[in-house]
Amino acid sequence: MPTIKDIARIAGISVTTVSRALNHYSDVSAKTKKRVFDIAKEIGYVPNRSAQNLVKRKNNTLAIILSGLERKGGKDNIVYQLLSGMYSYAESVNYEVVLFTTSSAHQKEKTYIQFCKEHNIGGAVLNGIRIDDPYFHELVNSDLPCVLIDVLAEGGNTSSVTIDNIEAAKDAVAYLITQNHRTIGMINGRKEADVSIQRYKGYIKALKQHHITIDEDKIIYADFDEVKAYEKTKSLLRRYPEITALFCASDMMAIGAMRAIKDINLRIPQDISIVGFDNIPLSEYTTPPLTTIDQDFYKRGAEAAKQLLKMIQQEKVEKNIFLEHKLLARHSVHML
Amino acid sequence: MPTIKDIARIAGISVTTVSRALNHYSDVSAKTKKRVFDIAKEIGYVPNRSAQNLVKRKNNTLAIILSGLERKGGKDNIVYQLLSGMYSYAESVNYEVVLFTTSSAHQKEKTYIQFCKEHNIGGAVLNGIRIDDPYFHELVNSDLPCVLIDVLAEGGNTSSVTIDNIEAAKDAVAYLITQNHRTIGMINGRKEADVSIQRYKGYIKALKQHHITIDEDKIIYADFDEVKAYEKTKSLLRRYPEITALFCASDMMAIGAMRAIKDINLRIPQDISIVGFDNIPLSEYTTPPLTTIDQDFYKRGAEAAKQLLKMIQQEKVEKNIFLEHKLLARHSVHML
DNA sequence: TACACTTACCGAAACGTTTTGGATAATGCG
DNA sequence: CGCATTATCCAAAACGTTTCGGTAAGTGTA
Repeated sequence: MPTIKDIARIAGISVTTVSRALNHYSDVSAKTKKRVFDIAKEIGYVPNRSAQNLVKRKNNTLAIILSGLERKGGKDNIVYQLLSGMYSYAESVNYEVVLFTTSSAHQKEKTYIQFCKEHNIGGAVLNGIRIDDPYFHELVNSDLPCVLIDVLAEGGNTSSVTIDNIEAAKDAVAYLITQNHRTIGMINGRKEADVSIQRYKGYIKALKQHHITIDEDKIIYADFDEVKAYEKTKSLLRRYPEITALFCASDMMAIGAMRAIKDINLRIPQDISIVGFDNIPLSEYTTPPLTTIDQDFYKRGAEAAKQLLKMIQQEKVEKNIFLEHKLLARHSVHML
Repeated sequence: MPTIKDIARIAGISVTTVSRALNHYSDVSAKTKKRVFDIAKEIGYVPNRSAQNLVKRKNNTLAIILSGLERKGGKDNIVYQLLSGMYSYAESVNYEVVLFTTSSAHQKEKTYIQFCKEHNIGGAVLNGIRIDDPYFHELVNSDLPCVLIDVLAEGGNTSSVTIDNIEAAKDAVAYLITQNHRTIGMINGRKEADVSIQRYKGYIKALKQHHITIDEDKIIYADFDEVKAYEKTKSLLRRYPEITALFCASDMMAIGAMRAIKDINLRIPQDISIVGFDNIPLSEYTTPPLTTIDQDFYKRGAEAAKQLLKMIQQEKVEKNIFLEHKLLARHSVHML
């Protein structure tokens, strides 16, 4: 592999000058500069990133730390879109993205910080990390810039990009109420998850605003899991046949719920109306197409990368960025 | 950031010994070794990957070069699954994965080889690369180990992991024939794509085996695109109302076709039977659920990584690995 | 006791860059 | 002409690690 030394030797100049030529410094004549580039091209010179990073003590690399890159995890496409958005922004500013998963971290007993420092990484975007993960706190409390997806930023050098989950959930439930539903169950995610808490609040808020009594028993937690949602919905609907509508904290759970509804011989939306959350690609193809809360994960990823870059460059940033959401009325809700 | 020098200083030993202790060499006493690790932990030492890579002249990194990581590209989940499988294998053998996209390559005028060499990458997995991409040939003809997804390997230091696309397509079409279909259209992908060619061959083969006359006009090319498939299917079915079944070279196109069928007021499967290809998550949720050819992209990714690693370690490998496929009969095919 | 081994350690070079702090020669200006 | 300025270039140090080729002390053996 040719190096700048080779170029220097061939051109009969110093490595300093070669380096400066390659980096477009102004103190090298146009002639030598051209010479250097010609030789570089001819001998197939490619800069060695490791050497560059070593001396520059930085990397132009962003990390994305994901809770799951698992076999069956990608059905909702969220991680993909996040990644895609993040990647596209990073690329536009000449940064690279490297992945790290929580599972591999714990398996190798390597904390997120260790990973980032080892790779000289400028900052990290975190998605789907459990707030009871000790590595998570270590990272967030460090000085490394972090941007969190979907959980509000607290201390440290962190910020977040989310949507207003309370408002979004409220919109969803309010919509059901305008369609004259009064007995609305909720399929929530994990009790500990930030988004679950927010969406719960939104659900409550909507009911309160319309003076509907709240029944905590009609709220179930299905771990954002399709199969669990299927099972728990079945028993929920059996227990409370008066329920006419369901608000689900994720589309995947909504899909599980839809199957449950059909399996106990109820019709969607005539017997049970249902609204999801996320607007994943799948939601458009269910029968009937799912009414849901649209949020743009691609944009979220891009925005997170943008935010992270600002933080790395020590610019002032808002602590929490809220992106838009909107209710997407398809055909899974029926007016009573 | 603490370095091994700091450890050496604190422990009162040489950096050589620290390095050798950290790397579990046998010529350092148990006592000093423990000392080194204790100090490392205490001062929060993290090895600098750039420095390591520089001196070791390698990286423990695999590249995956993708044609698309685009906003709307991920609907079929294939890239995600590939990535996920590849990542999981790489992780298990302590390798890392870095992404590179063809679009960013061309935009930055940086060839795939350049990218790989710059990053000291051991080898690359390529997915969805067009065979008329000049960078592709440059890479494949280089000495860098490459494994291709879905296109047979030719010269150079390359191998491939695919399924037997001819056989798979034949299975799909033969299945339609056993259900007494005799006028079967085909929605194929891109004319130039290797898989399209193979699947075309399989389609022909099945028809010939059952002595059905072939009508090239009933084969259309929709670029693996849902919308194009929608439009082209519409006109195909209008032109040839005698068609009773469609074989699609991808599920995404099948989904577009299904919408077209419904939009011209035909029923699936009673009027038109349809079989797809890929078994993407979506295919399970369409109405009716899509009969398709199942292939395991997660496994494909893992297998590709495995293969690549062998090549990097100079082990002998088979040129082309064929993974299993199977016909998944759901409900989009009707017996005549 | 003399010798060969083994064990535990170390100095210095190397990896390929960038950067610092000049040096040298040419040019402009009064 | 002398001085300051500018345009080019360069030597050497630095980044953090691994590795090569040792050395010195301790151990076992004849």
